[in-house]
Amino acid sequence: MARTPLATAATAPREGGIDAVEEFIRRRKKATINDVANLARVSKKTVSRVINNSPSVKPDTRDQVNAIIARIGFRPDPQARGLAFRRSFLIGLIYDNPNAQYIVNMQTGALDGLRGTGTELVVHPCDRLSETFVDDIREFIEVQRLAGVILLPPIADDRRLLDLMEELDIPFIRVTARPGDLNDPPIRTAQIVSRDREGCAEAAEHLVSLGHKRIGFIQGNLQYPSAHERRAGFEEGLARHGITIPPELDMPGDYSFDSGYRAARQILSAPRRPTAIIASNDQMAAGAYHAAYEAGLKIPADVTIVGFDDADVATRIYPPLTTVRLPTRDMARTAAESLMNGEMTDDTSIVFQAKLMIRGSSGPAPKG
Amino acid sequence: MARTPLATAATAPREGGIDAVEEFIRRRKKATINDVANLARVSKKTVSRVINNSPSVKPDTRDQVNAIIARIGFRPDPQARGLAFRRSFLIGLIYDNPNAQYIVNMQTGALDGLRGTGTELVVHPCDRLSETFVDDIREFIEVQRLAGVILLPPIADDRRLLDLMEELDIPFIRVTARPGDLNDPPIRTAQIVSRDREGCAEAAEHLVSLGHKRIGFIQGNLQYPSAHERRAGFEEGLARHGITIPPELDMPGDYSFDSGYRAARQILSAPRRPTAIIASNDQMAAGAYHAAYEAGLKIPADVTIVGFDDADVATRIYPPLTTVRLPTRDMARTAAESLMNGEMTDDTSIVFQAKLMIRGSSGPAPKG
DNA sequence: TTGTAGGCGTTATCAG
DNA sequence: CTGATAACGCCTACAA
Repeated sequence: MARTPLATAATAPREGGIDAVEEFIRRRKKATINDVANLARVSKKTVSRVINNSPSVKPDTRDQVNAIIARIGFRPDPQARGLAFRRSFLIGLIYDNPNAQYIVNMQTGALDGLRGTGTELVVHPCDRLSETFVDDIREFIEVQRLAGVILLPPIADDRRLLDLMEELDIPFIRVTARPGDLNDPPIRTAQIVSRDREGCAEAAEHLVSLGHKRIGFIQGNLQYPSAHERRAGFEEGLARHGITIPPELDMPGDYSFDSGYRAARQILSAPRRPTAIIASNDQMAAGAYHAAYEAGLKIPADVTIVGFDDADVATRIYPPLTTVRLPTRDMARTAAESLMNGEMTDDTSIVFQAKLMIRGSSGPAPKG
Repeated sequence: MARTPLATAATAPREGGIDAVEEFIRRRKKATINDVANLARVSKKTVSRVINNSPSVKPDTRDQVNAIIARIGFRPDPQARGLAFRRSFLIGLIYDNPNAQYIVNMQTGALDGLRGTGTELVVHPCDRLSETFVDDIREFIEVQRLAGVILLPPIADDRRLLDLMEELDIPFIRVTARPGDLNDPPIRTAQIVSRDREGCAEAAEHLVSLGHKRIGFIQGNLQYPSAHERRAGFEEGLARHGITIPPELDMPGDYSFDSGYRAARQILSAPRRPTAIIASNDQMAAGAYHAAYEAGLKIPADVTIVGFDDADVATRIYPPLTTVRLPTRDMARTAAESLMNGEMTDDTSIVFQAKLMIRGSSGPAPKG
């Protein structure tokens, strides 16, 4: 069965050879696997094997097929492949998060990780308070036959979704601030974990090192695991130096600008005003700025403010905000990559460090 | 051929009837068009007709088929449909825009417009300066066989892309600040147009009404059509009252925070300081805030600042920024809807008004 | 108005 | 290592 594959003159109904290839290119039609097979004088199954990197293809054959593929610019149709594979080449990015900057970073990172894989990213915002929350997502995943899913906080910690993923038996990865082993019952899934807690502890120690002793605190939305982690981190950092947050300076918040503004107003009107305020995210820190300015206070001369996220606003407000940065884009890229590699198991847990960004909003505690 | 479709006992190889339906549901298998056909005792073609709203189906038949579809929860597979239709059920959102808030708004709006259509949104950021810019997008569209494309500014005005769309003969819609009829040569495509110009004129008149006569200007990135539109608008508004921008207060910028900061520093250190600064977007306005604060100036007591976009930062910086709002989300929703309706032609041009948001950063011009 | 045969572009099965 | 044949789930063309 020796053949001279790129020679002319085909006896079989198949065409092939250089002439045929050139002729095909001239036609400028979208190539299919059949075209490749005919031109390379092999069966479509062999071409398929080459596409899918099947080991059982003779190197020679593989090279010849690849040559034709490159020459005529063949790209397999994801829809047809998907139909045969019973799954699409789409990854779903599912989130219920109002932070635009965060979402775009995550998207960009995920796309970084998907580049070159032939898999596309489908965005899917949702509403965890909706009655149809779980059903909507189920339909999305089932109908689209997603290849995988990335779950962002806070819904990445939603039991209902985790159960759904299990039921649907779909590859997925969670992005969360809560280490799985702290859960009750423990959640065991592939996850991208950020060390919010350690970052916050560092920020707290930064304040202490500046001489702050009386510190106000604005809590995040307690429905987000991150809010608990961050609080724990701040408290740990302070506790190392024997400092605790006075109850009258400990305010609830929900991660929104407004809640930060209201909380800071309260804090700043306390009988003994603190020299610093910790906000559990940058939005609330921005709200605290407004409250401070309205009260005629200077930042950081009169009051130091720190936030968390290193969101866009952190460097837009004046003075630039001291905050804690999470490598969101890297986290998302890693999430997408591990999803693609299929190298994640139930206890794959990749951890990312947070980083303290010291800027103009934090200064020495005023005397007195 | 009269049948009692929901009765028991099928003579043909086909099964059907209530029992069969219940039996099927019990199996909890993903339904296909074949299942529906068997259960409804019609051919798959008839089911297909029902799915695609073909008029040539007897109402009775349609109802019966729909009943089965609802009962067993059949949802057609987009991949199979796509393969047969030779196009996917995906819309591409293509952009090269660093403004996270803007992108998320557009996405959300587009998804609003896509809801219920069975079409998903695939995000596709790109780099218009890359060598492979056009080819990348071509491949994206061709390989995915997109059902349509939404082009955001500034690439919505890129000739190369418009030519590509024409070549690929794909439904698309542009979002732009530049009315098509102002182009040279005129671009004739379906488009969503925002009236940046009128909004800016209104903002300019607002400044004049506050008594400002000496006004600094920070220009946007001239590669964006919007930068030209906005400048023209501001100038028009001022010109109506005989005011022009002094050349020494007319600064270049590129829509970035830093460029706004630099420009404002220059403007504020001019021999005769202006009483107001117009920035072509909010990012640059935020930069101007920093410059003003560093110079020890108060906003708006010493200097009034206005921006454009009503971005997130506008209400985060202190004091809240007077700016011009574009209904981005609505624009995107409309874009997606018209793409779906197929009701857009080369001269469909839907126009959205901008709206002046007066906030704390603009006040009366100081005396003297 | 409805059904039959065949195809969309790819992979699975199983034989060689 | 390779190939013929039959899926995958839906739609088009044509026929009835």
